[in-house]
Amino acid sequence: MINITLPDGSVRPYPKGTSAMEIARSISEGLARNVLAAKVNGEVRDANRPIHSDAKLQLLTWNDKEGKSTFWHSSAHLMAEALEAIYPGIKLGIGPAVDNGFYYDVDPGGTQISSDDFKKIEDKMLELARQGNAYKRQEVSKADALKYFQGKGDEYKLELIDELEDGKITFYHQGNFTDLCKGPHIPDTAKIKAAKLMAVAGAYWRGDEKRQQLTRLYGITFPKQKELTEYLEMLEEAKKRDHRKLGQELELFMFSEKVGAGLPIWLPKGAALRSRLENFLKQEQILRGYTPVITPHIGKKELYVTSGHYEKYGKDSFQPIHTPREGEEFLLKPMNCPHHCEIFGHKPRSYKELPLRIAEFGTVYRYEQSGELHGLTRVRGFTQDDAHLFCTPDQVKGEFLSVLDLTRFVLKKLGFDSYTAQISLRDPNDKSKYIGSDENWEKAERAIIEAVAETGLETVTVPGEAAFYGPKLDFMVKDALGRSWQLGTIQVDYNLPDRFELEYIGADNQPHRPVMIHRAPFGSMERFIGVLIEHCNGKFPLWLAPEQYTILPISDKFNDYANEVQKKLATHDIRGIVDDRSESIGRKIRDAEMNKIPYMLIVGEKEAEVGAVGVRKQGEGDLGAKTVEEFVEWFKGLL
RNA sequence: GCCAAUGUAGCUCAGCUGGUAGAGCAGCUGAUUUGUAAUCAGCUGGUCGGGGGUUCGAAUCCCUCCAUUGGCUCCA
Repeated sequence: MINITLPDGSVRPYPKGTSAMEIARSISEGLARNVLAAKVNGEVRDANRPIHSDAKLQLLTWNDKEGKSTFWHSSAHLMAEALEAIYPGIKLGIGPAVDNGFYYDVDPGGTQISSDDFKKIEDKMLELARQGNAYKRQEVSKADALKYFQGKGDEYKLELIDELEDGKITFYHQGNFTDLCKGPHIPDTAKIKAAKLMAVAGAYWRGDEKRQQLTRLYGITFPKQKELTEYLEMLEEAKKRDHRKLGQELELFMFSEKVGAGLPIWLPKGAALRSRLENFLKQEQILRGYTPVITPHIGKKELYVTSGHYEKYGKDSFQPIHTPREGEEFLLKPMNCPHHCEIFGHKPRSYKELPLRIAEFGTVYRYEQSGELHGLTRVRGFTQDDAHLFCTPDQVKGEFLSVLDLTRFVLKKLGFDSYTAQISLRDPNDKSKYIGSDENWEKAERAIIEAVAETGLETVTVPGEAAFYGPKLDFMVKDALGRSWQLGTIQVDYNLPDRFELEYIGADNQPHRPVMIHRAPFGSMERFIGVLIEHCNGKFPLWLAPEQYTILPISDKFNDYANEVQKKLATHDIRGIVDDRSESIGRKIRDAEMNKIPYMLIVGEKEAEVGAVGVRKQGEGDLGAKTVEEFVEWFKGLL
């Protein structure tokens, strides 16, 4: 007998070799029906695999993250089976579960798969699912595995098997389908009741753009049709929050083919929003000891040769600007740091000046690949809320911590409470992508890791995500559709000070090299606002809203009174306009609601007589009348 | 940059297998003067993304460029 410990702590004896599914059945038939996989001593496995020794067991269902991912991984196999049925000879790459469903990378040979084909693939999947075929695990030798896929002529699988260790290779079968797979899988295909292909895309084999491009098919499945319907509805809702759509509807920003792709143009309301955000941070930075500076949008090519940007990005950037003077070349600045290094170096510096914190909302230009452009979140011209802190080595930790505090303060103020803090380190396998000595890198990485550890901030560490001159702490936030974007960033840099030969005179009267911290709490105004729009669904915090209210006169007769009220509010720094169109009040309300104006102030005979406004809150409705004075008082309390 | 798709009036979209464009909203004009999510009527508005080609004839078919969308790769 073996002892099985369940999540509630209870221990039950079972015969040796009992499967998780059998255990589930012994608890309840209903539970067994819902079991998708099992976590045995922390390892996710097929529910029907026998358990041979004492174990901690957790039965996984649709409600568990691992249950879902097992379900989707099995669905990827089901899709592959359907694809083999429809496209004989199709070759298969890999087919994992992802956050929202699964994909399979396939090579359909000469034929093309487009979204027009989705329906028939979905139908085939459901047809196969209804057969209720069991997912069967089989251990195979490397030789047999190779033989099987040689017979199929699938070079992708052969490459994968080639890298596997003999004795640790498993196949999974369901119906007529066999795949190289370490599993685990759900018990059988009948659990898959709803299937939808979401997208088709090109994807490089093994993520390498120099290799074959496969066709990636994204899909999602559910144990109930209703859940698929709900999921699709949720996606529709999310699309309504898309900042590109809201930006157009609310007239925040635009793009113009004539101006150029990826070059956002801020319309009056967007500009108002943005400058309010900028002022908020500028003010905060003054309190925290930053000094504003201003630098030009271009700089001589030599500046970027010195910084290393030219070598790293020169050929993929906007190309140099030439002048009437032979050989003279300027670059649009891709970063502000080289200019700021020049500011540090323009006069002898004393240790007494450090830390020197210079800040600039600096607009930079990067020639992003055309396929990368995306609304405001990936653009070719954008403004960083940039600052560079030059400090002594023993000030690094303190400065880093204060920047971290500022960044978290900013995110909190804007209502971002779910973000991922990512420590982005150098790729240990390819140091050629980076400048500077190992020693400098180690110091910089250690500084970040230690400082972060001190704050207890929860982080994930990702090697290979560092900037070419230094490691970073990045703040990642998701957009409405779940895509992750880097907003704020803090970077510790021992390398640029070297390249610019920056020095300060220490207390010992000797020259020393400063350490530089690059930081941008918003990241870029464009991306931050893009994500902010989605985050608040266009309903900005009152202090940021381009228009905080609109006054809606019941009829033209009350326009004069409305204008009076507007003037009074303006003297209290409460901003808004009068909707003096000859429209019905219903119409004016509707338009203001659609424009997501936080407050509608309705004025008619009743209000004009007593100096009041009827207050209506966007999305909520009538709040009743207040005198203008009462409204001002009340409104200020909301800020 | 790569794969796939899309591009028709300011916006959202219709226009079947080729026979030289249509709706709603917006805009303009007029009427209406409205009490909490669209008042009514009339009118204007498009070299069908740009260029090239096939054809008697192209929004529709082909090529190419541009832009956009979803991924991949990239992201200082």
